[in-house]
Amino acid sequence: MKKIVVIVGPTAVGKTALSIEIAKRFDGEIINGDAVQVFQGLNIGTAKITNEEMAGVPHHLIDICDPASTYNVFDFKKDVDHLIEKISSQGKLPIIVGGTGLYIQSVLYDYQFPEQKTDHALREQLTQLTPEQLYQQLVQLDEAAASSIHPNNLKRVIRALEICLSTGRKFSEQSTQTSRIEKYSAYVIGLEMDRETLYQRINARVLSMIEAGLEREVRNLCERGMADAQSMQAIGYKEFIPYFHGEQTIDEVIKQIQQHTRNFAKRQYTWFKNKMDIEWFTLNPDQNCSIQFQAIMNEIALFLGK
RNA sequence: GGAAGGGUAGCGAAGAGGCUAAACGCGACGGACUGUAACUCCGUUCCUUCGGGUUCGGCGGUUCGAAUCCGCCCCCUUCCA
Repeated sequence: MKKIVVIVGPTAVGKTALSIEIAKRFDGEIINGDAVQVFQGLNIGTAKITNEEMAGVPHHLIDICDPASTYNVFDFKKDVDHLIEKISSQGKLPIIVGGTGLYIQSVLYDYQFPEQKTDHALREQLTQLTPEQLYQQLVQLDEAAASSIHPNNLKRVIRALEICLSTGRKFSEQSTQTSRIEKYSAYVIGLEMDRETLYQRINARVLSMIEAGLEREVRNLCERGMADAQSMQAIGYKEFIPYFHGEQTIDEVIKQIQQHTRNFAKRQYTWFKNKMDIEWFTLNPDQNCSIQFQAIMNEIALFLGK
């Protein structure tokens, strides 16, 4: 089994800094594991790594999509599998770094996706129905899926129906097909931090994003007609829309971005703590980062047998 | 000094004699997650040894029964001096 290193954790804990140190020390290449950083032009708001910060370490899956286009787990899983193959074959260490639970999970546990793409015509039909009707239909077609999806979770109900209707197979079969066995020999590092401290860091980071010109970045994308694009639903972007329409003040926008980021960090913890097998390391921002990283480095060395 | 309005759970805010440990919103916490996932959705949220206990600025009073009615006091906001 190919060995890979994975770094996960909530937004703003400091994954990027660690990833660079690991890549340099173990001759690795970094694969972005973050759903929004794949888009070009979304830089400040996604806290995307800069060229200088990369320090010569090769980075993949960053800026690979036009902000008007779409990207999803299916694409990610396929791309990462190829990249791991490629990087490993060059004798280098693949390092996945990011905070998108589903994406990383799909790679580690080798999710099997049907080739079926989003069927817009079918979705159009489905949205004509009431949520109750949709759920009832799902109960008829796939009881197992219906029982695991809450009736109020319209998005999931529709997707499950879409799969059932267009493939003729049950949506719930998808998960039973998944091997549940890890595809790679992965050392998964989870970075965590005292909740209160993390929230303060998030608040401060949003403020510095504003200072760095986040508003200009978002306005630019909007002027290019991206307002309704998938990329613009990211935290730090969508919040500007009402402000641009004159319905909110910039202070309200900032507060919202901070709030949404904090809520997001908590959801990330929920995923990582409950769905993945992770080696957790607690970071103390008051202490020297390199020293704290040292313990992690030692573990990786053991894992790699170096 | 005078007049009016107001003080309800972490915050905002309903409730105007019993159906109220107190709607709703926010926050916080916990959880779910297989093609928009930085999405979407769910649960808990006065204390409790789960029997119960203590609440609606404070202290008294009316009543079978008070967050709701009465009196006094404290604090806040606006207006007049």
